Amino acid sequence: MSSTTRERILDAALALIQQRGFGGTTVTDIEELAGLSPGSGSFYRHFRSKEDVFGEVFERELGRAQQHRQAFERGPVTADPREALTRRLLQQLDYLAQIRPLITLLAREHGRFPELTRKIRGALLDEGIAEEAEHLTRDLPDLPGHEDPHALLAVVVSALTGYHLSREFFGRPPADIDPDRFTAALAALLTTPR
Amino acid sequence: MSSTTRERILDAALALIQQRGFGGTTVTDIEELAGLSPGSGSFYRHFRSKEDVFGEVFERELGRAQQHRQAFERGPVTADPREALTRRLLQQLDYLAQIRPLITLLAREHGRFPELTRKIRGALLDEGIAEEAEHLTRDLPDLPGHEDPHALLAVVVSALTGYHLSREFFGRPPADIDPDRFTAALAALLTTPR
DNA sequence: GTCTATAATCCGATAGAC
DNA sequence: GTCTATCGGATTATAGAC
Repeated sequence: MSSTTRERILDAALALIQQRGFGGTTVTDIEELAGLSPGSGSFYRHFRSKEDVFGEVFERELGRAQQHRQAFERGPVTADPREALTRRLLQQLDYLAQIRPLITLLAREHGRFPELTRKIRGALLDEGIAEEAEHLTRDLPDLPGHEDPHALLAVVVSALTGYHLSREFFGRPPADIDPDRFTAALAALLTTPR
Repeated sequence: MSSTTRERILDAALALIQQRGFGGTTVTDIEELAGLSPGSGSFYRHFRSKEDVFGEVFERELGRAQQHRQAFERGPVTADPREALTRRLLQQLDYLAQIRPLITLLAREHGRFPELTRKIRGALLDEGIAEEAEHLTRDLPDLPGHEDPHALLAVVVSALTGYHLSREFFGRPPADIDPDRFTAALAALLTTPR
């Protein structure tokens, strides 16, 4: 193990909270998974309390999510707008997969830690959607005449997150459609001339 | 209180598990919220264990969800297919709101109770989607020539669930689009002739 | 920084009076 | 069927040796 004990504790806490929730995870469990003697209290040389480590786990995942977001790169420009859009949608699904821990924390603990909800909402819903609107209008400069482009964006975002969460919660996507088929169908819906 | 103690315990357990998770809920908390003396153990005159009451809470919500599903009624037939579809999509969002407790239980505890995942998946994803496919093809008999109707169905289902879960987790929908605008945009996307 | 040991509290569950 | 009382074990957190 080249990682520090502190990092191993954070890793262990994340894994256990994702699986059992904050209330179902004990400090002893965390110590054991981090390679410390269970029940020894060595945990407390690194964190003040169980709530403290949850806060730091959450901040670390939020930081990672923002790094992933910045790592977004635009693919090579393609003549076919539908192909460009499909690629962009697949990238979005990849991004959701990358920030899976953060989404899981939100799904599990948003009732208990309201500030968590607020921060993730700011990072994902607000910034994320604004940025995505920019990308989509760039990928679809001649976006077919929809009366309500903002609502259309909400549809796209909802479809992607719903698809991701179905896989997350159920272990498989709706109607067992794989990501390629899913994004192709969504892109076709958005780009078919009318 | 006209309800039985058993029912009040089930109500209390549901509320607390939704908020704090199974691991974060104590029998004493349940007793207190159910109007029993906290820590008295009166809980155990009605349920054998904490896990037992979770199982019964879950079964009750599953039964309620199936009742809600059966209560689905088709609106009056309308000449305008887009209007019929919009109404249908709004009904779907209502349905998701009605089964909110079940979805919350799934989001919180699917890692800890795998059988829960299996049962909800059967009831919602499998039966629900098959039934929904039927409705959609009825509402859209001349569904514009999509190469992949199954994938299109997945897009619609994902959009609805994603919209619902965004409201559930964040407290508001993506881009602050209200249900009427959302369903109108989705219906327009699906019915615009091309 | 990790360990053993332990204090103080909390929790799931039971016994028995009423 | 609810209460008081409590058992045994788990849990959070600390003290102190190494």
